[in-house]
Amino acid sequence: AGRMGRALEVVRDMEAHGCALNAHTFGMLISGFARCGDAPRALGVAEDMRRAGVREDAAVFNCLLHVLGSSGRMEEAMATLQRMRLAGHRPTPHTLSTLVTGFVRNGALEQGLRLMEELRAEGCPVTAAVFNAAMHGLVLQGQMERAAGLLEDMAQTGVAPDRRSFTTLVDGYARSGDLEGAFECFRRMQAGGLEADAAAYGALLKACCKAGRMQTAQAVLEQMQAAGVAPSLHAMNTLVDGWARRGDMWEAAQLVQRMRGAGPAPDVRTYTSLIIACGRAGDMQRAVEAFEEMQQSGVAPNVQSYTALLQGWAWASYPEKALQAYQEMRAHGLQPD
RNA sequence: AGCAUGCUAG
Repeated sequence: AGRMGRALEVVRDMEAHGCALNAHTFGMLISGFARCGDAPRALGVAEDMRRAGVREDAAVFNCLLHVLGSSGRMEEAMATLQRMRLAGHRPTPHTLSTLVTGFVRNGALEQGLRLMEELRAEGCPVTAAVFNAAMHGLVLQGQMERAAGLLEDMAQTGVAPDRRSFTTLVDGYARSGDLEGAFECFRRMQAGGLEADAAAYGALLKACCKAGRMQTAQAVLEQMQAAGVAPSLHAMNTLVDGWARRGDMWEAAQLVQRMRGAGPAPDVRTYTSLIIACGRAGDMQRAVEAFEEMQQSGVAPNVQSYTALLQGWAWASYPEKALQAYQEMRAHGLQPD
């Protein structure tokens, strides 16, 4: 994020020394801004590029599609796809997965799926990533049958599913509370010779937590470590939150202690889940301790953590304490959403 | 490869 300014300096330096900027260079800048969520500047760089008389290549077009899709501008994205074709570039798998994801994020999954079929029919190469984007969209809609159908489709068309394909589906089963389905899918991934990474384990942990099977979740954590996969912050947060939702403040606190000792270091989400756990257990004393521990370890509270504290107090029938938490939040310049 | 797809809190 903070490095984009430096990147721009380097590019200005290049220009000053008479280096011609090419599509490659502009592409790096555009995707850099895109990743910071700075669409206006990403598009600004694209404009500079055109003014400099540099032609967009396929990767630059794909970056533009990403920027447009991330800012809800799918009509412009489709117009850009047309421009891309007119410039003589066939859509690539990056193009397609980017557009499908754009449609998914903008609540137009079916349009994305239609586009995928159209481009497939015209011979656009389709990779696992394209299917993954589509499966993710279906998973978000709870359409597991169709998502699983796409996995079959991959097999039939000779596209090998990758780890993300399976992780996406495991997450889908997790969301639908289907622990059996999640495990079966996870094992299918392993049977296919794909090694689970932290995200794959994370999705499986989510399935356990969602199903309320916390002992199973702990066992999965141990399997993950035995397999040499370092528990990610993501995965640990899933577990802490799983205990929190069960109202088991003690187990949640235990995990957080372990994280403080052996890592990964707890972050604001970890502590927020712990605060919720304490609140649900009716122990506001511990909730406040958790909140203070967070601050003492240099983790800045955000709106979510204050809200968790506030709700705990409200739930415990201490409106004046809730109000105090609210005022403290405002004093820190945070606005409730 | 300068570009795309998966798991976490109120």
